[in-house]
Amino acid sequence: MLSLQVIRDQRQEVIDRLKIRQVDATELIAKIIRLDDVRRESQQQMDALNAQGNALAREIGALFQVGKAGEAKPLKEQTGELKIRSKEAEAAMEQARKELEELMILLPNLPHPSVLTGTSAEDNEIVFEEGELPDLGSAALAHWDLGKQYRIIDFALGTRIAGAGFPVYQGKGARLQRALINFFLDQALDAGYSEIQPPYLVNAASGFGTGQLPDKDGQMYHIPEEDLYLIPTAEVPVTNLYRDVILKPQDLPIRHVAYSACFRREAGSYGKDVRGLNRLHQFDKVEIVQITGPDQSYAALEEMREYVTGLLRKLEIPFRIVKLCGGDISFTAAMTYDMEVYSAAQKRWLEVSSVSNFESFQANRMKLRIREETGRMLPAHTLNGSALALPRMVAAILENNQTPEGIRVPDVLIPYAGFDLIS
RNA sequence: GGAGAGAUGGCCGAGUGGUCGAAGGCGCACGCCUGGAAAGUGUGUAACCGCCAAAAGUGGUUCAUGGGUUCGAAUCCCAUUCUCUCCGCCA
Repeated sequence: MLSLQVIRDQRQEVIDRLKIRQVDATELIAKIIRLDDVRRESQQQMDALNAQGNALAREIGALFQVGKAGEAKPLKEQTGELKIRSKEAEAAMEQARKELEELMILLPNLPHPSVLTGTSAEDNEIVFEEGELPDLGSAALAHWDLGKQYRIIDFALGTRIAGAGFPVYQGKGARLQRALINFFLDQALDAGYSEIQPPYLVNAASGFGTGQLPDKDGQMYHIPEEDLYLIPTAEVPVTNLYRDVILKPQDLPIRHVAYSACFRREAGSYGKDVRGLNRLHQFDKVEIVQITGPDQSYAALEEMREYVTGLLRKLEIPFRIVKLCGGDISFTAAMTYDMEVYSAAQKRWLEVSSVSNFESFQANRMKLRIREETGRMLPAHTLNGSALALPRMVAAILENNQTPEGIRVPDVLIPYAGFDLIS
């Protein structure tokens, strides 16, 4: 969430920046400031009453010490009244604080000034494109057909065991998955990321910290008995490693990589978007996460974008980079690049990575801060990106690399897979 | 799952009703000492929310969390969460 201080001090700037998202927050912000005023007023009342009460308690204590308990009686009577009024002020303060909190979490992150105003994916900006789009001719099979033909992905079997959206990878399909995971992890290690194996279930506080809760409540699987959520991405547990943490400048930047399975309910998805591997309830992903100081986060974002670009090049799949417009950027992000690969049989671009800078939006929710040498507290900035999500990458590899002899494994994966052809 | 013990500052640990945001130690910061370092030594060292233009200062809150008793709670009572030990079960 945004900090109250920023909202108060740079009110017009905040309103203007939210217009990039086509959000008019004028009224909401006015309400927020009004509630904050109420909260402060109530607190001042409560503080003054408590101060009086504390002073009286000290006097009474002093009287008891010198054995003049009798003289304490009239003082005691005064404290009752103070206590009641203090409770009232506290209740008013809590009420205002609660309402304030409810409004604060309605405000999305401020888009970076360079983000284009827009309403939907139509307005996104293609900032980079590389690779020849293969023309496979009409005989080309989509990955779901290839998966069946070579017996490497069985969707029907997954449906029987769990349901739609839970494919079973078999034989070389399973080994290709493992090869990709290990390749991605090794690449990240080489680039200076340290590896984390996170829990796959998280509590509500973690879900709130990274912004999945309460806004995207319905997108996560929830286990009511324990009140835990299955992670939709390793971003959630890995970023929350630093919830309620105060970092020192020398700790920065923090760079982590984590493989995890990811679980998403994907309620409301349908049609060609969910065909085959395009959208699943469970999938594998390697995620990179960075925590930086406020002045370094955009340099880190570009570095992460470059890093993911390098992965796509090594896998030899045509790709493009899309900078999301204000209308398409997520609630929590200030700037996002989507990385899309071209899946030649489906003839469509598939998003395999989303690299975002959240600035201090998540950090404010998580109470993640940096204490400078001078003692001053700064908000930390958090970033993350897929590096990469497997299923659509697998779809593109299968489709683009199909030959009459079989599916050619990209060179960089051969040492990991242990074979060079799926036939 | 059953029985018991516990939760205090960055860490260890004292504290069973007032003068306690909290002894002592470690760590850390700055100084002294030193040719330099170690040792020694001195001082300082929580967060959050207010007031103040800001600094200084100052009010309030916080000893797992939430409630209660009391003029006054780290300390007493209740609930919850978590940790540890033993037993059971188990990859």
